[in-house]
Formats: sequence, structure tokens, C-alpha cells
Amino acid sequence: MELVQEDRYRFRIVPEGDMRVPGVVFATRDLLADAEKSLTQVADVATLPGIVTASYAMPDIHWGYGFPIGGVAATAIDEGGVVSPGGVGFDISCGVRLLAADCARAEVAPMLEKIMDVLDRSVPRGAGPGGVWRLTGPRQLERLLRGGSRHAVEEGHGEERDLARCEDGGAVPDADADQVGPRARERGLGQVGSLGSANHFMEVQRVAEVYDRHTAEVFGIAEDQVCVMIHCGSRGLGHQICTDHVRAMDKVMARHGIRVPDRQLACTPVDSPEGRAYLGAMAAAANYARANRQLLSDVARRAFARVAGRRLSLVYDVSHNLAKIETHQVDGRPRRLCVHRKGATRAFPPGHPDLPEDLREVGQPVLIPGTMGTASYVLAGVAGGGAFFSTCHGAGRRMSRHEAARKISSRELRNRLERDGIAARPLSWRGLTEEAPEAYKDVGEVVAASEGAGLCRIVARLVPLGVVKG
DNA sequence: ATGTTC
Repeated sequence: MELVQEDRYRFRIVPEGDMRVPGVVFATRDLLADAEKSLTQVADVATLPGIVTASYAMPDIHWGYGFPIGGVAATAIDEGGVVSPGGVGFDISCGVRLLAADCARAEVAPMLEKIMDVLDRSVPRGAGPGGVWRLTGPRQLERLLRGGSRHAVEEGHGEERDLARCEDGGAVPDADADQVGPRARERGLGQVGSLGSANHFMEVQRVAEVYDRHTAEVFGIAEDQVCVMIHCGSRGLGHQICTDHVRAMDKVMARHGIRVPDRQLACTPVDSPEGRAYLGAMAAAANYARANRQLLSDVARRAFARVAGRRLSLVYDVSHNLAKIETHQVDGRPRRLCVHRKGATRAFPPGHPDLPEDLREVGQPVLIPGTMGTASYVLAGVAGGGAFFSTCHGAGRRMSRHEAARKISSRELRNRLERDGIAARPLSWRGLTEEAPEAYKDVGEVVAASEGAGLCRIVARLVPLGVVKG
């Protein structure tokens, strides 16, 4: 593979073989060294029918199912462009939500342990069933799959204003519950309003540093303010939908005349029965994930109100695993594209018509979850954003789960978190070692490279005060 | 990520 460095933060994979477009990787030399193996996946994605401009990778790229995590690929819908479940990933619409409390750290510090105890008791998490809602049946599930956060708010779990601060107003249009199979429904029924496990979390954070005061003010955050960050997705429902539709596409791909270098890239044209079926099911899973984050926000709000008498306002809710139909200029004309973002966050620039009016001047908020001992970031979209207005999504693993569990002692980690004043409420301390900071890349390097590559700008850094994990 | 290997 021929990799050409184009500037400090941009590398190009020269097209060869069946590649229809080049690969473009935004990274530093250091970050790239960790990602070398996944560049094959960037090149494989470049062979997909209808792909335009380039197969992109963000600075936090790492190995994924078919597509790399940190990958962005857009296909031209009217030119046979495909949609691929592997380009979204198993955790459909996994994403991040940030809420800002109406107070600074000092005002909450005396109540922090108590708040964490309440969250510990009231946030359903871990593998398997459990959630703040137990659905009455398929009708209610269908309403939730269509309505997302909006449905949760309509049921009394949130404020109308929340929806203005959610990507897509809280619900992806065109969700098709009929394309959600029986197994996905069954798994989904019992997990509404739950965190899940692995790198998902709910954190109480403090704004440690503001880099752009004006933008931070528009977003509703200020230095030393207390925030709550929620990182979770569509649980077993999204996972099952991905599994079901990969299988369905794998079966019919040849009939559509499509050959891919890796079966995990199973895809069909967006404009085909299987493509439409997947996109309908994917939208339903996206709405499930958003309702999930809305309900967990409600849990956090109740804890803050009860223990500290404080309110939480939604800053933003954004997904980092989704395919979307968007219109972008390609080769000088507007084209209807299916933009796959997998481990990549949409980052609309200032002035974009899809942003709520009060945010339009500064650009879309982008929320980057870090690791529990380090930091998380708030970024903003920028004009020119080189990959269909997308940027990074997180730190990315450096050690495998197995390696982390073997190398890191749970007692040592527990002491370290205590020493650093981070009130941790894990389901198991042993499981927490897999999520230790040293098991991840430095999220600061990732956001610096993303900003350097012209994908976004850094607005604020947040550090954890307490963490709830599966 | 995931009833963590149908």
C-alpha cells in the first residue's frame, strides 16, 4: 500500500486494485503508527459501489467489523451507491449527551458522594436486560422506535427544549419498525433506559478549561461548571438489527452484481429493497438509542434535583455511529449521499441550516467522551470540514480488554481513582480495569489532531468527578 | 458494542 503524507495531519492512500477513490487518513505520525493494520480496511471501503471523493479515517481510527472504527464513507444514492450495516457498526446510534448543571463544582462537592450513590442505585447498567422502563408491549415499542427522544419527552421524561438540542430534533425520520425483526424487538423490550457495559458511562464532570469562551457560552457551559455526560447506544436491539441485516445483504449481494473484498462489508444499493429495509431498521434503532439517552438524562436530573436541588440543561446529544442521507457538493454539484459515520461524529459548520437557530452562529457541538481518569472534550464544527462535515469520536483502545485486565490491578486502580478524587460506582471493580485510562489512547492527542486537520475546533475540556459504569 | 462464540 502506498501512503503519501500530504501535510502534517493528512495522509493519502493511493488507489490501487479495485479502489474507486483514494483513502484519506487524518492523523499524526504517532497516531498512525497505532492504526497501521486498519488502513487495509480504509482501502477496502474505497472499493464500495458509488463511493465518492474518498474513504476517510479520523485520527482515532482502529480496527472494526468490515469498516474501521473512525471511518467516514459517502456513496452517491442516484448512481448505485450502497449502504452497508458494517459502515454504521453494531451499536447503532451509539452517542453522547452532555447536560450542564446550574452550578459550579464547589456548590456540588459536599453532595457529590450522595449524588453518586443515588445514580449508583438508579442507573440500570451491565450486560443483559434491565432498564428504567418496562414496556407494556409491542405498541409502545413501536412508538418509541418512531419517536426517539421525542417519545420519551411526550411521556413526561424531559423538556420540550431538550429536543431542540438533539441531533435531528430527537428522532430520525423514516424509522420502519416493520424492518425490526422479532429477536431485536424482544431484546429491545427489556433494555429501554439502560447504559450497557464496556466503554459506556454516565459521568459527573467539571469544565476544567474553556478554549473558546464565546462558543462555550452559546453552548451553555462555563469554566468550573458541573456537567453530566452520558455515553450509550441501542443495546441488544441495535446489535440484533445489525446482525440480521448483514446476513440479509450477504445473501443477495451477488444478485445486485456487487462483490466486496471482505464479507463484513456486506451491502446493497441504498435504492434497493434490502437497502431501504436496513435504513428503516437502522433509523428505528437510532431512535431507541436517543430515547435511551433521554431517559437516562431524566434519571440524572432526578438525582441532582433530589440531592442538590440543581437543574440540568441539555447542551447537545449527538450520535457517532450512523448512516444519513445528506446532500453535499461533490465535483461542483449537489449530490444526494448516504454518509456512513462509524466512530465518527457529524460536525456541521457555522451557518448550517439544520442547526437550531441559537447554535447556528458557532457551529454544531461535538461531544467526545474520554476515559474515566482523564478528560472529555466539547468541540465545534467548522467551515470546510474535510470529510462531509465529520470529526473524531473518542480516544480509541490501545490495549485489548484481555491485556488490560491482565496488566492492571483493580485495587491499584481503585486507589488511584480515590486519590484523584473521582467517585467511581462500577458494577464490578474487576471489570473496571478493562476501562482504565492506560488501556486507551490519549484523547487530547486525538482532538488536537482533529483540530489540526481542520475537522473541528476545541471548545472546552471536561474532567470527571464521578463515574457510573457497567 | 453484544443475553461478551448460533
